[in-house]
Amino acid sequence: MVHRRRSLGQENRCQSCRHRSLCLPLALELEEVEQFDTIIRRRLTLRRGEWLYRQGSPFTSVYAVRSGSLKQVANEGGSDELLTHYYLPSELVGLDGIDEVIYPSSVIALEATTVCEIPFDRLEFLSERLPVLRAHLYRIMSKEMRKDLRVIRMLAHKTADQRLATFFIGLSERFRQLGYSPYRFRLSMTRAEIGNYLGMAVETVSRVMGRFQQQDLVAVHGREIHILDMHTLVELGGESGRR
Amino acid sequence: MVHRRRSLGQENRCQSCRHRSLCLPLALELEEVEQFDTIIRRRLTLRRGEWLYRQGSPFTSVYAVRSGSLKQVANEGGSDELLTHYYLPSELVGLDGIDEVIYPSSVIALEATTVCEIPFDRLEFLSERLPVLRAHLYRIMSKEMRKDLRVIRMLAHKTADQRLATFFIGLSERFRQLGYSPYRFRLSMTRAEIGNYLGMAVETVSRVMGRFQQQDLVAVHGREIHILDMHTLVELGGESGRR
DNA sequence: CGACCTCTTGAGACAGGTCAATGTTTGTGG
DNA sequence: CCACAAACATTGACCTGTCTCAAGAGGTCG
Repeated sequence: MVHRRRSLGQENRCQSCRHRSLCLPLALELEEVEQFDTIIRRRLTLRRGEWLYRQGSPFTSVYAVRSGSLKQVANEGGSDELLTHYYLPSELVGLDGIDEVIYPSSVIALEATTVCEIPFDRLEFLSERLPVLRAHLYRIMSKEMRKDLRVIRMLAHKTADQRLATFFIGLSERFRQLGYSPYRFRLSMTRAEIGNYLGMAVETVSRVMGRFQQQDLVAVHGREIHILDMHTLVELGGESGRR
Repeated sequence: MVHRRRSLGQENRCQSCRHRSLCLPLALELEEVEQFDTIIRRRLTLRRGEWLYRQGSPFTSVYAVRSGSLKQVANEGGSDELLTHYYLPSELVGLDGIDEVIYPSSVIALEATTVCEIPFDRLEFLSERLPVLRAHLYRIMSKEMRKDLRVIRMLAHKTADQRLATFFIGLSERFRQLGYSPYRFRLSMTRAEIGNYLGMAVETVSRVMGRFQQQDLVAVHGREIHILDMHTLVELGGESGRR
């Protein structure tokens, strides 16, 4: 459970990162990307189950996911962990800690994962001189808020089937943007984690998946997902829900 | 349904606004507040049911609520409106539109309401020169994200009773911060709107309220809420929920 | 190869949704 | 300022989607 440092070799720099066009420095000129690269403190490698940071620890940095995936969890009261987010490559982790001295939730790797640590004070400082970067930061946060609102609408108004459909479509879309197949992918999370995230019991997740298979919407083998009928799935997920 | 302009008299300026200490210019020096005041395009007065802006219209400004209250709704598919947010005085509306050219949802006044329109390009420009303002903008967005996550956890894991308790506590807390009584307040929204927001049927809202009254947690007269037992209510809202 | 997660499947219970009927506010125009 | 319509709120009876509990089948990793 210890972070391991990596030297910042050539191959690790933003300039040659495969996700550069989706990540923070997306809109920067080459020279600016180099500036941006210098403010990155280090690349971290996490193994499955390792913490990126813990709820309550001091906020210092945001993190860009380079490979792998993570989950964000909060422990409210004495209860079990409540799962609020999954992070995939190119996504920015930790933005919700800015306005307090601490991270409001924990982030844990779901598999072997690498992230780039970006100290927020340096990012802030650089953003003063690079309007494009600043604008992009605003945009990222704004987009994050919109995504949250979609989740809120989903949880407040959709049935179990619609939730799972929405979940698959969301993942599919993110994989597509990353340049992976939107039709075949591997879940890095357990059924229980999916259920936690979607507000349903593990058993329900399992049953709905079964139903989807019977209807030939998807083929599921363990954690391998193969989307067979994207159209119907999208329709299902977009339906107006209860009432 | 038409916006009405108001001249910017002395009494309308940020310097003398009662919510200044909670609003955007909170951390600014007096001189800076004056600068901030000049970028505000106008104060708008809305009547109950009037739109501040509509889903899909071009994003130009964010708005600070001065008095009254608003709801944020989205129309997904052919369905009814889905309610994702309530806004009270000093809160900032429209931040989720930054990264697209359009507002992703509509905002409608729940009662007579006044707001300050702040063109985002000017805000951005000013934030370049006032680091304190910039930092505060980041903080506001970060806080917004955290609030959304709390709502997500609530919807995914809490029972109807816990949701309503959480809702009351949230409102109460916001009124307290505004300097109003946290124990007595008036709901500007209908039961149906509450239900829409909390993901439950109107009838359930009504029944749970009835239950709360029987347990002497609150006294309800129409839209007047009187919180009698804050402690138990907080306990209820914080409980770990289902499973 | 065995212990421990993880996933699936079944049966029964229950929270909350739906439908329906009635009472209560609110707002508007005479 | 009152009267009346329309919107809003409550209450009851019933129904259904999802949770719970339980048992067993795969997987996976030391």
